[in-house]
Amino acid sequence: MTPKMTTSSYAVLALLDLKPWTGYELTQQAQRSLRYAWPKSERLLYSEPKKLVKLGYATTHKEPAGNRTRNVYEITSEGRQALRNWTGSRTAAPRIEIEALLRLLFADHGSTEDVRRTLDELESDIAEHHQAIVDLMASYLDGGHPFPRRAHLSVLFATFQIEMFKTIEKWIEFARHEVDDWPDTRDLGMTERTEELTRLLAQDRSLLTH
Amino acid sequence: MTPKMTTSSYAVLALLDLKPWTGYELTQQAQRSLRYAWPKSERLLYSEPKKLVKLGYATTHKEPAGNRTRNVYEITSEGRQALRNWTGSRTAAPRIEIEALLRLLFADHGSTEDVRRTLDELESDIAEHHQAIVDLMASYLDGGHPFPRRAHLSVLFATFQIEMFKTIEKWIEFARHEVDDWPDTRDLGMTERTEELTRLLAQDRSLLTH
DNA sequence: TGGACACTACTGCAATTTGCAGTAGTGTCA
DNA sequence: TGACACTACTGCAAATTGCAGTAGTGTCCA
Repeated sequence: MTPKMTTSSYAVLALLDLKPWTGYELTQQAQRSLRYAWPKSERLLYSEPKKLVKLGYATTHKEPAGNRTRNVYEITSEGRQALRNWTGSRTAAPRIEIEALLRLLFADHGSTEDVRRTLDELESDIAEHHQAIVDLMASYLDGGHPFPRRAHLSVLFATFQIEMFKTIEKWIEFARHEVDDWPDTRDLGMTERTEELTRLLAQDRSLLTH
Repeated sequence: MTPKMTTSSYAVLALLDLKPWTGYELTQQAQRSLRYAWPKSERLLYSEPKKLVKLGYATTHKEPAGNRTRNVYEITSEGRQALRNWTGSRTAAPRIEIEALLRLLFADHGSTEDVRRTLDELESDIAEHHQAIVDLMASYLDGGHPFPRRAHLSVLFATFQIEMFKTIEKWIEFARHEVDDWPDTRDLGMTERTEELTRLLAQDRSLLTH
């Protein structure tokens, strides 16, 4: 049985198209650069290139590195062909997992203090990612883009992340102000304020613009 | 071995705290209301309540429905206690999977036409979700909120979704305009435009505001 | 100079989660 | 009355994660 190409397989294959990498480099690079679009575990990222070799889309050889060896992977022309055919399939819908939102939705089992803590945790997770992307862009200006021919793609990609993070940060501020007006997390019900917000949302109006 | 409570288990338990549901209702409800914060497969959502029963957090009984039976689940007081203790653990970082972005990042294997198609697909996925949330808010105004005591939480949650979708839609427009200026997907390199955008991003400036 | 500790460079295995097929009853429209 | 969508699940294989384990390397500090 030949293995099946998943989206993750194509992600790794696309990285291999840039240059040959060792398994370790591949996991590091994939986690750094793809984390916000296609987050995958280190374990999987180690397995994918092996699958590519089985499919004939990559070759592998051991390279000495001191007293041990590293696996180096390189794309084949069949691999490049497979990449070109990737566009054939329909793009999967976005999938967004935010535990903080889930906790917020069921915040009536805890205190307003719990809600504020959840918002703080979300904020610090987002801040970390946000800063990482801004720093990355800054490093491109100083040190140059690692693959300058692909700079136009990286920039479009980074724009998405930055705008996303800014929106989430603005929402966190908004949520904090709302929670400040709650006497408790429970049984607040359909207050005038809630009804007003519902009305605005039903009209598809933005609530974050001041 | 007692099973382990995952975030998904708490999500289902929180739903059970609202009212008793059948397994089928639970999967439908969870997929409808939690899809954008905690998307889980129907299969898993059928398994979770069984786990809750094993843990003593829910009870189950079969209810006749014509010529077949349905499993009805109900939360126990131990279940309610477990929910209150949920806040003890750290909230996991957001995890955002957008295949369209991955394809965009490696768009140099295809044509600008492929990029535009990917953007169209993303746009239609987002539009569908966006519309669903706006409609839901509108239905709350007409038909009333199914759990009015929790309306303040739903509204905060919905605000997040709407702002997120609006941001993505704006970015799609932005990306389309950028792609219009590309002669090809490949080897565009560090043009003046790309450098300008990189500079703005490194300063953490928004590129979507006109 | 040697011990702690972080980083490189992976593999194995159990547990979680998904996807998909299959089974079977129900409601509705033509 | 047959097709087809919806209700209401279960079983199983495959994808993915998490974690522990193994082992060499580099660096800092005492």
